[in-house]
Amino acid sequence: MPFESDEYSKRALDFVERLQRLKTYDEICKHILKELAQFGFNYLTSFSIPQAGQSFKDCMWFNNRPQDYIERYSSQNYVLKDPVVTELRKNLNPYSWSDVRRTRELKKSEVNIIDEAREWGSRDGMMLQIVTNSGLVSCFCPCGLGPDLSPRARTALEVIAIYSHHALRRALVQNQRDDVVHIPLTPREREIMQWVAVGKTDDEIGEILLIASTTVTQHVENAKRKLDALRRTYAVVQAIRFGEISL
Amino acid sequence: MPFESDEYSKRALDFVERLQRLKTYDEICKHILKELAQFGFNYLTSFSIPQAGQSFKDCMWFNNRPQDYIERYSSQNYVLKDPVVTELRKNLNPYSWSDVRRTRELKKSEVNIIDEAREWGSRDGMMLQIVTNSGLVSCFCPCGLGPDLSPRARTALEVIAIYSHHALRRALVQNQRDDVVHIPLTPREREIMQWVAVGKTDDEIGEILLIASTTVTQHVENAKRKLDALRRTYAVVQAIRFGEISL
DNA sequence: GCGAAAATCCTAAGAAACTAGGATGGACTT
DNA sequence: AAGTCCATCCTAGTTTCTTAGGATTTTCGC
Repeated sequence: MPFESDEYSKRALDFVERLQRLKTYDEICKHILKELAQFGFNYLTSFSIPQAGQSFKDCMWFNNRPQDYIERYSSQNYVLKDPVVTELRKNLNPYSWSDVRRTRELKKSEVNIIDEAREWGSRDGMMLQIVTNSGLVSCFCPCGLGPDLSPRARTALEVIAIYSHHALRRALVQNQRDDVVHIPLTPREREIMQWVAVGKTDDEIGEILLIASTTVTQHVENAKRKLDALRRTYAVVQAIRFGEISL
Repeated sequence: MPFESDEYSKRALDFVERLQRLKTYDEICKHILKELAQFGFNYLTSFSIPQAGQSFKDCMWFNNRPQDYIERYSSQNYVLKDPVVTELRKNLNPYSWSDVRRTRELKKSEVNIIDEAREWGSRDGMMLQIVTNSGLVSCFCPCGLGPDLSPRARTALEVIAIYSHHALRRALVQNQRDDVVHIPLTPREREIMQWVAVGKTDDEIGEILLIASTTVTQHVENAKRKLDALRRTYAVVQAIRFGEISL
């Protein structure tokens, strides 16, 4: 199963080059799965982390794990308890399920969730996070019975994950995102929203920029309208998402 | 100058493998510059996009462009006017300075800013955005007199940019970021902050979760304290930054 | 020079958020 | 059994935000 060292480098970039020529969602999926199979991954789940009010299923880019497993996982609300998932919040870097078992002290109920996956054909897997330009956090999770998780395989997987995610997203979201036309903010509106994002009040912003606080309010209201937001918390989130301000 | 096709793939992953063994900031910079020189890039600027109140210079990961050019750029407030920079907000993907000239209708004053760079040794360059887990948007900007900007070079550059950025960040920020201990939110606090982030009022959240609005207020206040925020706009930004909620 | 867009300033009432106090019950740990 | 953390509920006074009206000046492209 394991390749020679050089083999990994070559494979990964060959994969990327071929991937970039594919257009349709189905072609892209097939290409990704074929590549992952070479590493011993039978399954792949790729999803963006759902917002409040969104269901897990609506946020899937791709999934080929057994449907009844997903149903079970979803109905038991495992996504809030699974240590492999909660680790996402703590760990910047790619990690494997076995890394989590080794490095964290888990409750019995948590270990059970990981063990349960075996009954559906997965003993170990990788978790790779991708953060897109718009701040959307996505997770690329290949798994299988006996995947290759060597350091060199992980480096190659990281490249594969980034490009696979972009390709899936390109195929699935391109049109959808173009629909969401967003009215651009003016420079002053942007400037003021940056101060709003760090928690300044309109009075404080007025003092900082040497303008009346009513003017600040005015700019914020204009920005809210352009960002399609009723409260400034959401306006800030939207401004980040649209790239008007950054974190 | 241009390599054979296969050469790009091999170079890029060789670069990554060698980069991962380097520890110090200076070693890493030297390695990156050497690699970029192979593509015809003499200069590199790498920075995170400054928040309100932060200066451009504090957000630099690396820069070797002439100091007087940076001073001029900074004092003229070019960062708000430079079309190559404003394009960052619109364009998800890597692009070159010449792409911007070709695809956008620019004012004379905007073209001047790009042209001015020639006097300091850069005729063209690439802009590559990297968004980290914590939502920080960074920009990796190599430039030079006659860089190789062929499609295959761009693919390789994307890999180089991602890993270079991570390496620089690892070397510069590791300790700094560990200082910023953040008190984790409870599941309920997280859940409520997600609703705050989409602009719901406490009354509305109370109705959704079937609890009293005063309880919602209480949870938000606890979350604000843990996130070190005085207003909920900033609390939302912090929660995103710490990975407690996602966009 | 004209028109459009941007930036500036204002009032006033009602809604929402912030602050500073509380209190109770349940789950889990030691 | 005691202690800790979490989730739930409450009041009341203060500040900030939201909304719905205005108006004037500046800037920039044509």
